[in-house]
Amino acid sequence: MLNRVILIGRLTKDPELRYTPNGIATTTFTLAVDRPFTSQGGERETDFLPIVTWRQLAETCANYLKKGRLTAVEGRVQVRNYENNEGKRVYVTEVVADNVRFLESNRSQGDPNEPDHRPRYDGDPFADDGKPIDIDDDDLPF
Amino acid sequence: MLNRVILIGRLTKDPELRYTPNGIATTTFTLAVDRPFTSQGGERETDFLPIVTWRQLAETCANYLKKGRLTAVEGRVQVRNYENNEGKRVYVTEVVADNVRFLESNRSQGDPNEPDHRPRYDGDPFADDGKPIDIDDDDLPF
Amino acid sequence: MLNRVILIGRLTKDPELRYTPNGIATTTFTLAVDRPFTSQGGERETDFLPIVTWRQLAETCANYLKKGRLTAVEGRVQVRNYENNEGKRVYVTEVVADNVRFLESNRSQGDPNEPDHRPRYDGDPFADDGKPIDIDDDDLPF
Amino acid sequence: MLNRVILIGRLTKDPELRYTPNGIATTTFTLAVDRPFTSQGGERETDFLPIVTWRQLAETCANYLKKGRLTAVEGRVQVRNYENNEGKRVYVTEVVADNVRFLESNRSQGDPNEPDHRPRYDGDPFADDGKPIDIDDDDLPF
DNA sequence: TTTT
DNA sequence: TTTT
Repeated sequence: MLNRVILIGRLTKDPELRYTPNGIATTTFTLAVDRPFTSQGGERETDFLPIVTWRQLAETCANYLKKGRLTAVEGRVQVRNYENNEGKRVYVTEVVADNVRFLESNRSQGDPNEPDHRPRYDGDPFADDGKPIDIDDDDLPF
Repeated sequence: MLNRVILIGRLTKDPELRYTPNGIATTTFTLAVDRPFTSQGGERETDFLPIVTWRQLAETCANYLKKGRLTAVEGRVQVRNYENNEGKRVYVTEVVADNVRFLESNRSQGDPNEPDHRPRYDGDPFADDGKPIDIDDDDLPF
Repeated sequence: MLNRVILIGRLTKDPELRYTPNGIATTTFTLAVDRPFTSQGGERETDFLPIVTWRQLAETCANYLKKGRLTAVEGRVQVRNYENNEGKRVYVTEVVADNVRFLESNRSQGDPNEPDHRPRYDGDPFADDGKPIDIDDDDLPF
Repeated sequence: MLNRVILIGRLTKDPELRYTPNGIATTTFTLAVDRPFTSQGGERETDFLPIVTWRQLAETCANYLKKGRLTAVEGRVQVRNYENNEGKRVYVTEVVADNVRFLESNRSQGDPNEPDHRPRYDGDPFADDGKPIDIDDDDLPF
């Protein structure tokens, strides 16, 4: 009915850009999000959250995100499941981003938050120019 | 750094209340969240998201939530991991709620959104009266 | 850079549908959002928040929302300003919704959260089919 | 019922720290939040949103925020009203923050997102150590 | 398997 | 000016 996540954290690695069999761009990366520090001794705790982006936004993320960069991600939590090669059903939880803000950009490369470079707000990341399309789980490149 | 989720959906079952070895209440349930309908034929798609609540909020959820009830949940996405009995590391993603709104309450039982019944806003669900405590993964009742 | 609001509350009145000079639909209403009850004696406190919707979403809201209905609104906070008839600059804060969920629908009228009736996710409410357009403040019907 | 805002933007000025008659710290500042760029020619549009913080969080904000700093704010939208000196009722919309993240900190001053410096998550900003108190509108220092 |  |  309603499903919205907002995260701020840092990339654990450079993002990975792939294409589905039908040529749709998709970029994935992991965001390290530190939990609020709980005074007590103890080490800092961190959640490592897998992020998926599609299409235009995927291209921009692939171009402008780098390992370590502070990044804001807006999207929805999704639980995908597939059968693995041992015939067991595996459940994967990930954040499908529809908005990504580059909080530490490399000015010398142009500002990714500016026009042309700016991630188009995709609305439904599964929709193309308003015409929703099907991304079949078998089409996924990962 | 920042980690916030807001969900609206329906309980797939009655919630389950348990206690940690040190007596802290925790209630878990699954929220079925329909994805926005993508016109095309196709069946309605739904994400099934595991929710965890603690303490006072856990008690209230156990008392007032029932299978099928429309419910709003606010919290953070957490990735917990543990070693299973085959010595394999298992990753579990769940939403730790710090605010739950009962959108369909049973008026005859009192309004859970009202004082006394109302879920106290717990801030950090791992903190007790401001004094943060450690919830050890081995302490978890699930 | 990032601006997201999520509200759940009740309409104080029936929504109002108007059209801009260039024929774009816009529906406005006020959402009464109760603050969390602060035990102490005292009366319940409530924020009354003006909501604006555009285009397809405006039409759906006008058709399905009614005074008193429990409703979820997702959007951004906007500060608009104009010169009033005494030549004084007036600042208006409102929530521009891009997603509205009908939490109490009138089943006999069809489910507004279902296809055809469902509020299209508009992305940028000022964008038309991906082609962003200008809504001039002078064009506003209110 | 539910009221949550998340903003990322920059301070238009240094923050202002004041105290209520009963000695409670409150810091206010304005956050400039750029709207997503709408390709067309046109100038960049920006919302200027007034932010209010209380207590411990107010002290931390006063110490660590400076004009121009990129900052994330989490809280709720509030509409306050008072009678001005001409006996007219004035409505003020502001964001009451309960979480502030310093996205550009001055490392040489210590990291405000770290323990001791870190803004305690206040839960209800009107509650003191769990004991909710009344902040009377007449008590406000602004 | 992880970031500052 | 307000909703349950």
